[in-house]
Amino acid sequence: MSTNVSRYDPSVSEHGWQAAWEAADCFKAEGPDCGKPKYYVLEMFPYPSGRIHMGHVRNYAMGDVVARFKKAQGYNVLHPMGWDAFGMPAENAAIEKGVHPATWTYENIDAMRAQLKSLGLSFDWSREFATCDPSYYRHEQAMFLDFLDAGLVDRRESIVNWDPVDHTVLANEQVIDGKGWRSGAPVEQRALTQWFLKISDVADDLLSALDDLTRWPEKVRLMQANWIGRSEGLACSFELEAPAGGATHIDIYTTRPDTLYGASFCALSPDHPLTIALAADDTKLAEFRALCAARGTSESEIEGGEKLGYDTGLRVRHPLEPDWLLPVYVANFVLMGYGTGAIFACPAHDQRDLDFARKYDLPVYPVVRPADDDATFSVTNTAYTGDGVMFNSRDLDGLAPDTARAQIIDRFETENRGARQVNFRLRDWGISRQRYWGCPIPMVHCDTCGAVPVPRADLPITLPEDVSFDEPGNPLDRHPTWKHAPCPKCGADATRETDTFDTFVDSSWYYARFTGLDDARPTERAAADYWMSVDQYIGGIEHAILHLLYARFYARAMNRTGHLGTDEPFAGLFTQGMVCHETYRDNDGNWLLPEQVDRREAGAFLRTDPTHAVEIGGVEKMSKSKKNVVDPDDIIATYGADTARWFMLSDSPPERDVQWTQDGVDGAWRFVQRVWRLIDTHAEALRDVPTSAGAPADLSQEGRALYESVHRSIDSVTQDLDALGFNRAVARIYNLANALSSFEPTGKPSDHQVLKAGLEALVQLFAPMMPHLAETCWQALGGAGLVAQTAWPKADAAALEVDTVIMPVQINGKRRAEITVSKSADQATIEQQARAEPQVEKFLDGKPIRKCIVVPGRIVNFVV
RNA sequence: GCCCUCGUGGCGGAAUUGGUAGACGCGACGGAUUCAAAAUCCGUUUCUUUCAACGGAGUGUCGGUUCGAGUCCGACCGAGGGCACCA
Repeated sequence: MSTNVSRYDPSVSEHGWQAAWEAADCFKAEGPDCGKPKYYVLEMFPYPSGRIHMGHVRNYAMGDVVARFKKAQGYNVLHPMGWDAFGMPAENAAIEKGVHPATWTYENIDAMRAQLKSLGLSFDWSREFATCDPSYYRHEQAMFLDFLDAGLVDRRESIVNWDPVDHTVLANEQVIDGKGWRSGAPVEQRALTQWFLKISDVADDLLSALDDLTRWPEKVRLMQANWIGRSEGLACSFELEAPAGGATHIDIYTTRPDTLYGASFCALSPDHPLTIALAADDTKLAEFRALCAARGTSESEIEGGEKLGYDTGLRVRHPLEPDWLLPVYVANFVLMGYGTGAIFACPAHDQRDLDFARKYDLPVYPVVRPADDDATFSVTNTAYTGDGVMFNSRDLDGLAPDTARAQIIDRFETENRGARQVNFRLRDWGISRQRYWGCPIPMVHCDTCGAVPVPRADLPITLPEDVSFDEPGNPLDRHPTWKHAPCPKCGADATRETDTFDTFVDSSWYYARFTGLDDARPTERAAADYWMSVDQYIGGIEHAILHLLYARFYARAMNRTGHLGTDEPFAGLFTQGMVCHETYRDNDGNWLLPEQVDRREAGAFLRTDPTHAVEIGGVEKMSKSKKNVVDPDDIIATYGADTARWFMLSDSPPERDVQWTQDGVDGAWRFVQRVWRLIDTHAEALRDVPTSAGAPADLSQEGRALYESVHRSIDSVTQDLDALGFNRAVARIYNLANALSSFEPTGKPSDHQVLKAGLEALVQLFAPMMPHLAETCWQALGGAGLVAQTAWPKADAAALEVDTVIMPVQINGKRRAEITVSKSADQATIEQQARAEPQVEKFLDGKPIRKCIVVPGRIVNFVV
């Protein structure tokens, strides 16, 4: 080995290669007529918070590997990047620092773009946009009008989740444990008039189409299916004994019509119209309603949800037994937003009803008993929800519950007193937000004409720039002039809608916009038809429901309004795990940054004070609040982008969490240097060695072995990358590097040829992961052009076919020996050879062989 | 409470359709090089029997299917995630 090996310095080479790729326009997507198959790879675009974090590095490193790999395989690759740029943090910055949200946002974008570029990611930057660009959101406004025309938009008053800290409305999906997903504040219930997108109209399709998303993680499909929550049941009425509150009957929905004979009471939601009507003349009921509203979705849920009720004194007739009267309660556990907001209760077979019945001393009649139980079956404090046999149910006795269910529904339908109904948990998507930094909703409110769409010619409705954030609430609402506009219909003085879109609207169609940046339209249909759907979408599991469900709805809405030709935005989805790090605290319980800690065998100490012990906490997701963060800029400055990328792809399977460790980075860094030494050691001697397709003639035994090893590596890395098995690909590449390092050329020309070809293959195989190092190595080996523009190596099928194979020999399932046999040997030959093996003979010990299993190429097993 | 996923060395993790468990990396230990260190290179590293073996055990626990189980089936234990009054 040369005594004068150089070190690879990424700080010198990386910028140069980034410039070279840009100069060669390497990553610009080609047009539909380029003759190549298309491949659209997309990573979830970031919110421009100001700095990228390690989670971004992992996410974009994975996407970049896919993009570069597919490009090398001959695909026309679209790999764009943009910014999810509207949202609350910009307003918070305005409040805290007095900087305008737009200024703050665009400065952050500039900073983060520079960071992403320093990672050497193969983005087609010519398609970059931010969702806060008027050139983007004008089309969002136009599409909203299209959706309005297509009947996909609704405006109605509803009880909404109000976030008292952010002063805005939240969708159900955005309320987590009764708290706002961003602010963490307990959510209140308020009545507000809101714009809705009618996502529930396509609930059935969103559910059934999940079956075809075979390249989505099963977990995400399941989560969406649960969220959509389809159920089938009976809608019917219970007649009031006497009309009350303007009603003659109560409409209910039930999935358990089979348990009708076990009915005990009916219950109304506190927000049910009849409840509200009754409360007008009943102060106690009004007080009860206020109590329920105050408890809202917040505290009561966290504390376990105690059942509360109020007896209205009303009675309803049982629909199957007109003489049977049931009491009507108002109950806090009945939701107005689902079904009809009223239920009949069968406490024996529903835990909530049972809890309620026990509390208010209402009867419990079991009507389903386990098949192996008898008619004395009773229920105490646990409702029986299992399958079994109907009893105490007149004509239904003896039937299975699902038969009874069908029979009852049929009966109601024939008698015209009810109907089979499908309900969904999924509600319409409320998109109004009382914020400034969002896309204005292009509507005008006129006293005479109502809500009137802004004429398309007047779009975009842009945000005013002179706004203040010195008081809570929406600056658009209190702006002196912005909201005043004539009614587009009658010309009278009117006011603009001051709400802006939920930012999830912005991210619901950006993938489509990337396919073609038409000035006049949201999409270029031809380009969109060519590129869509996204072949591989990569992002965090935290978007399994919110973003991914909205985007699926939006694609359908865009399809219906002619902007897209497909319903599904993402044909393939991959959800990567989080980046975690150890946590550290000092004696006073303060969190410490990793660089403040000196980590030693015996324990950890404060770097600045070796006597100050540090407690090492759990490994958790990197977060600013726990200070267990590592800044990508620091890592890139010290080790280069390739080391950071390589480490992010090594070891842990991509769908799982990965732990960032200094040892791991050091390991990646060592490999970078090792590869460079390997190339540098041989580069000069090999520069003029010709490489040929196929195996060089006259190979030595070692040369032959290396050749086979190289081609096995090509084959398996290709398979691993196809399956997004980055950690497996990394392991294969280590193997290949080891094989190349230990190869000693004898001086035979064929040895040099096979070594050079092997080194070139190595460089090409790791190029998608460490693209800068790959270019430097490629150049040193005298390779033509850029690796980034080189075709993916092909495995020589002949080299993968080995002629002899080592087979283990088992006796009674225990491995006792191995034999080397010809690949083509038949079973009898293999058995004979195995039998002749001394070890085997020893263990067989003359015992009679009961059976001999021979799986050619795999195993021999003697049963004695 | 309901639903889902996962349990493999000191650690991260490999292991086509059931077919040599522990690839690859990290860490650790021993050695080489060095005045010394860093860097690098070589070797060992699942546990275990006094050393060694082509000895025994071994993929959370217990059982089953099979010539053969990390992989399939059942029960249990543990960890993680999702949903949570959806009638």
